[in-house]
Amino acid sequence: MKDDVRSKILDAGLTLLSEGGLQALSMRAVARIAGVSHQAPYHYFPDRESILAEIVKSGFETLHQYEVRAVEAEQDPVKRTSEIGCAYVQFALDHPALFQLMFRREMVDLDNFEEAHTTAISTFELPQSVIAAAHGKKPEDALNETIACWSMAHGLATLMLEGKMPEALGETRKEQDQRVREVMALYTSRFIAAR
Amino acid sequence: MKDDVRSKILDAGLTLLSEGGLQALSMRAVARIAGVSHQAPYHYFPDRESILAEIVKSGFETLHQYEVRAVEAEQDPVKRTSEIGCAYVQFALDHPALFQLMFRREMVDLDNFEEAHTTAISTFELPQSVIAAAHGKKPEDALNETIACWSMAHGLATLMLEGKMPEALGETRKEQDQRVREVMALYTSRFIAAR
DNA sequence: TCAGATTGCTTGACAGTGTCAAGTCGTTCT
DNA sequence: AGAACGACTTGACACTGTCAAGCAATCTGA
Repeated sequence: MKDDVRSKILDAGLTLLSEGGLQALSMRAVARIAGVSHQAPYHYFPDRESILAEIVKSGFETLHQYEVRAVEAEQDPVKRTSEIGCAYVQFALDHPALFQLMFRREMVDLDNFEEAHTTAISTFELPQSVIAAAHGKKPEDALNETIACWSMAHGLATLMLEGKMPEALGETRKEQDQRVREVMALYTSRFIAAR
Repeated sequence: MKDDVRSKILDAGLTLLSEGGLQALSMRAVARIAGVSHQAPYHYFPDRESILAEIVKSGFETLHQYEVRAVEAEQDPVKRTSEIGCAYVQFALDHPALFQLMFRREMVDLDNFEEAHTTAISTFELPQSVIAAAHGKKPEDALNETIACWSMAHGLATLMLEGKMPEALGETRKEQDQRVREVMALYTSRFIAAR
C-alpha cells in the first residue's frame, strides 16, 4: 500500500479519540500508535491541524450518514425534523470526542480546509431542507428556523457530553434517547399547536 | 493585603482568558503575569483545576447577573423566557473564553468543586422558574421545557463562538443580538400559537 | 551504467507545558 | 537562641508540537 502509513496515522487518530478522548489525541501518541517516528506524520501533512482536519472531515461524513438515515426512516416533515435532531444528538453520544473536535475552532479552523468545510456545510443543508419543508417554506427562507432547531440539538448534545445535564435526563442510553426525543418534540410541537 | 498574590493569580487568569482566549491560559503564563514564580500559584491552590474552578465560579456569578437583569427588565413570562435566553447568549459573546472554560469538563470537572457547582446550579434554577411560569407549570414539572430552551440558547452561543454559524447571522454585534432574539422567539412562539 | 535527485522516513534539538521535590528567606512562637 | 512555619523560588522531569538535519532506498536521465 502506498498510503499505508498515511491511513495508519488517521486510524490512530480516530482510535485515540474514541479510547482516550480529546486530550489523548497528541501527534506523538498518534505516531506511536501508528508505529512510526514522531515526525513521520509531518511527512504526509504540513502540520497538526491538517491531520485533524482530515479526521474532522470523516466525522462530518459520518454525521451526514446519521442524518440521511433519520430522514429515510420518516416521511412526515414534522416527524423528520425531530428525528434528524435526535440523529444529531445520537451521533454526538456515539462519538463524543470526535464531535468535540469537529466543533472546536482552536483545534481545526475549517476556513483553512476547503474540503472539510464543504463536507461540514452538507451536514447543514439536509436539516435545512427538512425543517423548511416542515414549515412549508423554501430552504433559503427558513434560516432562522434551521438555526433554532440546529442550536437546540447542538446545545443538547454539547451539554450532555460535558456532563452539564441534570442526572434526571436518564441513566441508560435508551432512557437518554427517549428524553432527547421528548425535548426535540418540544420544538416541533409548535407545528402541531399551529395546525 | 494578605491574599494579594492569590487574587493577582485569579486576575491574571481572567486577563489571559479575555485577551488571548482559552489557549493562552497556561499556569506558567498566569504566574508570569501575576509577577511570581511558576510555582507560586500552587502555594494557594492544590492544582491547576482548582484555580480554573475559582475562575469558573466567578463566571457563573456573572452569568447569573445577566439572567437577573433580563428577568427584571420584563414582566411577561413568555417575553422573559426569550429575554433570559438572549442574556445567556450575550454573556457568551461578551466573555467567549470564560464561557468555554465554564462548560468544558476536561478543564474543570464541577463534580470536584462543590462551591462552583452550587453557583452553576443557581444559574439553571432562575431560567427554570421563568420557563415554568411561561408554561403555567411548577418548576419541577417543566424540566423538559427548561432543557429545550437552555439547549437552544447554549447551542446558539456555542455555535456562534466557534464560528460555525452562517455569515448571514449578522456582522455587527447589534445585528447579531437581533438575530438571536428572532431565533429565541421561535421557541416562545409556540405559546403564542397555543393561545 | 551511474551520478543526482526525490521519496519516505528517522534522529536530534528546542521552547513550551503541568507538576513533583527541594531549597531559601523572613517572621513568629517557645 | 533556636525551632517552626509561611510564602514563596529554583530546579528537574516527562510530555508536547515543530524546526532542522540526516540517511537509506528508489527513481530519473544522460
